[in-house]
Amino acid sequence: MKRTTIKDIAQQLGINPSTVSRALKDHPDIGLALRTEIKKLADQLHYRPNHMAVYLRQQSSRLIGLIIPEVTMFFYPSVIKGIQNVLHDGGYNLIMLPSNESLEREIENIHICSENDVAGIMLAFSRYRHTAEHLSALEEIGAPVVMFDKIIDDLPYDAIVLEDFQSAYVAVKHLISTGCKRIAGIFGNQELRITQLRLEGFRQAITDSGLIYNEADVYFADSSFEAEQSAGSMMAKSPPPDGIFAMTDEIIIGSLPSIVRSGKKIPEECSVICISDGFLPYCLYPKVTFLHHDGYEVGKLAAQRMLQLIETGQFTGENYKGEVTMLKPLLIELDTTRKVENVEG
Amino acid sequence: MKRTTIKDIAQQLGINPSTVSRALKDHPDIGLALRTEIKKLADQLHYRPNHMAVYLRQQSSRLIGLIIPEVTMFFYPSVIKGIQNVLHDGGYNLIMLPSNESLEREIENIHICSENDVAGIMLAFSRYRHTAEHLSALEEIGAPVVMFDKIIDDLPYDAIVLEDFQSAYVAVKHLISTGCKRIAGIFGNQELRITQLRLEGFRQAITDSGLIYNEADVYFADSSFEAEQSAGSMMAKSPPPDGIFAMTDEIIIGSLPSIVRSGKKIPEECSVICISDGFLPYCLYPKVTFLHHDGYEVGKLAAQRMLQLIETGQFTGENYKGEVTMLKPLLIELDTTRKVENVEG
DNA sequence: TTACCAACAACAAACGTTTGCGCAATTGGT
DNA sequence: ACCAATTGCGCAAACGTTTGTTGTTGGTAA
Repeated sequence: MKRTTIKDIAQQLGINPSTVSRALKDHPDIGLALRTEIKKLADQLHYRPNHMAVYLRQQSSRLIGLIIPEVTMFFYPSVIKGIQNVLHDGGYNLIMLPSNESLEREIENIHICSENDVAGIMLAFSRYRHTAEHLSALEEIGAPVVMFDKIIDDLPYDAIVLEDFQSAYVAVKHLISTGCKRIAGIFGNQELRITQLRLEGFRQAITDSGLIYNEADVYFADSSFEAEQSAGSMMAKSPPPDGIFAMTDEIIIGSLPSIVRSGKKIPEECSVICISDGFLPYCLYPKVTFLHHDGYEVGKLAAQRMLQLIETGQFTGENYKGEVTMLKPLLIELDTTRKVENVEG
Repeated sequence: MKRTTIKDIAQQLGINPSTVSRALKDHPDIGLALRTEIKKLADQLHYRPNHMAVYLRQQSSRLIGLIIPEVTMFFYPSVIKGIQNVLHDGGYNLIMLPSNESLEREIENIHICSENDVAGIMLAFSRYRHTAEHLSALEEIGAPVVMFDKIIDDLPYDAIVLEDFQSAYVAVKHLISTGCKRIAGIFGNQELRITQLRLEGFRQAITDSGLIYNEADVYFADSSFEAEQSAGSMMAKSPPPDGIFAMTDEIIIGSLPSIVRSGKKIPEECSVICISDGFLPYCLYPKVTFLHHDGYEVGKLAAQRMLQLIETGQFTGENYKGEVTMLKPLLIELDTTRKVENVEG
């Protein structure tokens, strides 16, 4: 059950493969009569071009490598969806390369991209320190690179990221505006740039408001389960904080149940806010106000940038430094009963 | 910045490309001295084989097409992880082809698989009725197909699925064993085979236990938000049910907040159980007992089956009918305060 | 008539690999 | 010192396309 090729069609019609190739792409050199005949036969035989052969000949594939730290249920599904929708319309296909949070695997994935001659690489880095080998491997590929979400500074590649500092800052400011006096925060892995930035925004918002920043109210959790632990010990303090900032969906889903279990009324006794992709906060109990970090949008923009780079070819050259696009978060208030109202009421 | 090829190496050494090719794969025909010299140079030039060319020559790619209805945060991330881990170890790469729940796109995805000459297709169907065109496209490819999760009966392909009927049956039986007298269920899209099977298990468990099956206590929801609505109207009834079965993670995350909001004590006044991938039930408040439907395991098994089929080539021929593997669910009890204990206590 | 130009299609090379075959040089056994 | 077997490597074809060049018609204009 061999696939039908251009050769097969040519043979059956007693003509040359090149004629078939041209006919199928409506090259004017081929007469209309023959052209339609060829197309008819191609249809009958269910001819489909062999992309491998096309790639080889044209020295350019229509495959894009997607390297992400890990396939989790948070954030990445919507990013992938955004990327996929754009790339598909551009005629490109995605090859999935999760690094399982391993540096070694990340490098391997870059090599796989190279071996498959991808037209471009979309990249979110794993949480570990990155080596020179890493980056040189990336350079050698000669394909455009677009980073997103977890990026490394000072790399000459385009990037789409969310405003981490600003999001945390706005979130905490919002908590304070609703009357919170002592705010605790639960953060992700400390090594990550996004953690550091969000922590900085958190701190800044507190000190800017004349409140006291206390390191004892800052927690780090590498998973939802750790977040649950953190929230537990947080609420066990006396007094517990009256405002809580959760850095991500992964954090909020782990910690919210703990907070609820503590018995404190939310948001009357303890306000909770998080940064989220925009789905969970609607589903959780109680509903939580959040800063919308739109993964779909990140994916969409990253993919669009990628297509642009491929088309224009403007990603190469010594002087290309890359451009970082920052997405502004949007505050979505779901807990309408705010403490300031309580105070006034 | 052209990639270095075998030709380049051959030229620099003044030898034939075939010699280089053989040397790089340790063919004994090539002398040890030359062999190591070639390898050294290949290393220096950062040679990486061009998979496209290899595929073309060998008439077999190491790409696997993954077609899923949609990239959601539920179930599929862990399935993908399972698939990916196995395939990677087997030296295969995944090309992601979400169908966005569109039949047309699903067919297109099959064609993309064909064009890219994939070594195999891993397939979860979209929710819509499937056409003959669909299936014939699949047949023509000449590559093994492994279905998972959302499958179609009577197709001559292997499949890995979860025991839908059984899971629902066991779940509901468990509710009843803890003392529930009137059990409601929230289900997904009615068109889906898994919905029908789980509904059937639900019904059967109720009637088998001598309780009354009431269609008014059965709800269908296409999303978490619809599930929230359903749970709302469910709890608004008087009396509300004292046991609730949620068909999936997507359903439970939408409905649980609604149930909690109703004010009923869980599980004392109203027990909740669901079928889940195994993550959410630990995170939600309150923790919910569930039947573990392990997406990771599904992915792993499906991928292993795929590798097997590729290796043995035993997927073709008129008489091959495919084999359906059923995964047994595991009951995980998280709400330790059970009603029967209350009754006794 | 000659020359010219479309129009159409065949030819052949090329992309980077792999691989069957062949050929020379070396080895070993008599 | 001769044949046979072995070693080590080159040659060339092939995978399915694309594409620049060449060739063959038939027709039109000079």
